[in-house]
Amino acid sequence: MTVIDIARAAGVSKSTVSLVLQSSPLVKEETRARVSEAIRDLGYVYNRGAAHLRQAKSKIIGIVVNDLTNSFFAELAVGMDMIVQSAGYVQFLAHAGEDVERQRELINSMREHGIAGLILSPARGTSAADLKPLADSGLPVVVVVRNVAGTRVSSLLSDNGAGARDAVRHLVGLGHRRIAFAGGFPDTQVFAERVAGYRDGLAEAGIAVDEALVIGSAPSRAGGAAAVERMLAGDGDAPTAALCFNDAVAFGVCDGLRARRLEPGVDFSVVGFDDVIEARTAVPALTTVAVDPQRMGQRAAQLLFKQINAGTAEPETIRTPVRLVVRQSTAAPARSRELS
Amino acid sequence: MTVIDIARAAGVSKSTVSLVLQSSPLVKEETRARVSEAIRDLGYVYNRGAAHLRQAKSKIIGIVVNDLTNSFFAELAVGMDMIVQSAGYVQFLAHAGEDVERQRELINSMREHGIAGLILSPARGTSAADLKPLADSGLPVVVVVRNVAGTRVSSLLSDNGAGARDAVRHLVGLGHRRIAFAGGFPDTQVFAERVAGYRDGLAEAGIAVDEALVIGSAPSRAGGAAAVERMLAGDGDAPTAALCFNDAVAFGVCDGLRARRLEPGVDFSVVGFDDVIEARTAVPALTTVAVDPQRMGQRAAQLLFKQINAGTAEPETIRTPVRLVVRQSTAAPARSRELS
DNA sequence: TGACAATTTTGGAACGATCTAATTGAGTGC
DNA sequence: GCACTCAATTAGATCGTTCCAAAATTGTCA
Repeated sequence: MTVIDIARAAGVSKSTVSLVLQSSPLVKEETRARVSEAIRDLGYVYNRGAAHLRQAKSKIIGIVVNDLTNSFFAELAVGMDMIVQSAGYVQFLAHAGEDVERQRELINSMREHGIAGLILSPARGTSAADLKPLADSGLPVVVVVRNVAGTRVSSLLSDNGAGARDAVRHLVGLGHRRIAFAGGFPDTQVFAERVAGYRDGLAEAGIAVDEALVIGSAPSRAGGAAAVERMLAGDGDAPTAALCFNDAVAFGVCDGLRARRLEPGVDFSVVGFDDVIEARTAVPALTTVAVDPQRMGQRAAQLLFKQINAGTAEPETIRTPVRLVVRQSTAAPARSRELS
Repeated sequence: MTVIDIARAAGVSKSTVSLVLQSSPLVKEETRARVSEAIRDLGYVYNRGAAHLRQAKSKIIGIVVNDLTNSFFAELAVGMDMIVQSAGYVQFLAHAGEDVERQRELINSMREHGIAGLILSPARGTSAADLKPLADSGLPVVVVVRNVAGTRVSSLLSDNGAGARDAVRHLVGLGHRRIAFAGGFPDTQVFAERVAGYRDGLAEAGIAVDEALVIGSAPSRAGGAAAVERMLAGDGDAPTAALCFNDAVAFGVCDGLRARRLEPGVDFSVVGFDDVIEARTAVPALTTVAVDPQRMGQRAAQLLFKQINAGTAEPETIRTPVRLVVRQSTAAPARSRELS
């Protein structure tokens, strides 16, 4: 079932059918109707591969995401999808499972399929060397969420430092002086940025950083629960609040607090990061730094299309602003309330 | 940069290069080495589209998922991905956003790209008519999670009825008599199946179903919280336990109970459905019916490959078993504990 | 009516791979 | 030395589309 069959059925040449398929204004209305009918009747399926072979420009955008089971990244992908769709492209979405080797294979496979551009949310441990061949190939590429230092591709990152700093300011403003940073893998760029913002916030308030209060863990609910143990196990001056690496950790911290008969938002303040959907409906509703992954995905896709349309553009790096959302999980420290 | 360039560089014909590319045993070791080197040196990228044009069989599996931001479906997709990858295929994963029209476009687009098979987790409201052209085209198709009645394609569904019945048995075994069913959209197949299992379970125990205790809502955390209000608002005999449509609803029910100063797992028993990752680490850990979406995704992909390899197979429907996981959110009703 | 322009249509050469059948060259047995 | 087999290589057709240049058709006007 090809254009030739359609042509035969409609009594025209294959060239005319092709023109109808790309809705060219050259073809007479009556002819178009006849051809369209034949296409419908015969149940013809357009062969995009063949078209692409001749045209050399495809309508496929490759998207490689480190972990789709993490709802932050799933929302990111959905945001991209919106823009990709509305631009008349389709996407090749793949899950790298935080595996650099797997990610490399996926990117290769996508290039073999002739994608028009690629958005990459890199797996942990991705180095500039991994992206070198990509950058050299001239394929438009946008890296999101996690920065890959030393590579000449565009990137779209959230302003983690400012977000963490704002969160600390909020806690300090409530009267907290002993503030922990909980969760996240210390060897990641995002962790480094958020902790840097945390340090800035404390420095601003003239509070010395206690390294014992910076507690790494898996960036998950279980990791957060584990971090609480380490945080409160110390014999010394326990913290009264924690800025968490992300919302999952924050929920874990709440779980851990409850297990110790401490009520989050009353006995201990908790701030998350990301503002995932559950943050609003959880009890207590989570104070968190809203990153809006869906919005970020949209902007990343827009940046990619800008590059695709501009031909060969200079790589640019964008920091998207974040916003502190204050809800019920933060309050003045218990002691100061007793005093007042 | 094509096979011809490689051929020229290596001093062979394009046919030989092609043979090397498909690692044919026909080509001499020395020649293969020379060609492989040229491929590496020139940074050649294989054009899978062109190959597919000639070969007529692609290595792409299309996967259309109703909602990727729902972690149940994200995990399902990741499970499929594992099998697809290890079979040497790549996947075209798309998010339909619960929009039937959008889903239709996605499926068409995938067919135009020449997929070898399709796995569909249908958007709400998908009818047999939507799938008719697909089924007729002879493309191997597997429908997962949500059944589409009256269509001749293979499907893989979880045994919702048995799961709900087991959950009710468990609650009855603990001594509960007033058991609610909370959450979910009543117009969906999955809701119908789970409620049917719930009714069976009650019937088995000789308990009459009180229709006022079957409470629909959005299948989300917020929906669960809302359902609690309706459940406990009645003047009459309040329930002592609830079987929830899914885990998100169950978490919402826990939130709603706390807001009323009732402790889930102590004052009121809650059973979820799906066993999402957070169910294990939440406080209290959730008793739930484990569906194991990742496993289900794997089985769906296996079923699809079975069809692809068998050529034209008879459509088959598989119900995957589910398993009740008892954790801390269920206990004997408060009253019976007082008596003992 | 015929020349010319404008509108539609069309044949055939691409695109980059694979496949088939044919060719080359070396080795073997008589 | 010849016919034969076997291994390795290759030319050329082919897949389904788009593009180009040219051809066919239609309309306009002196």
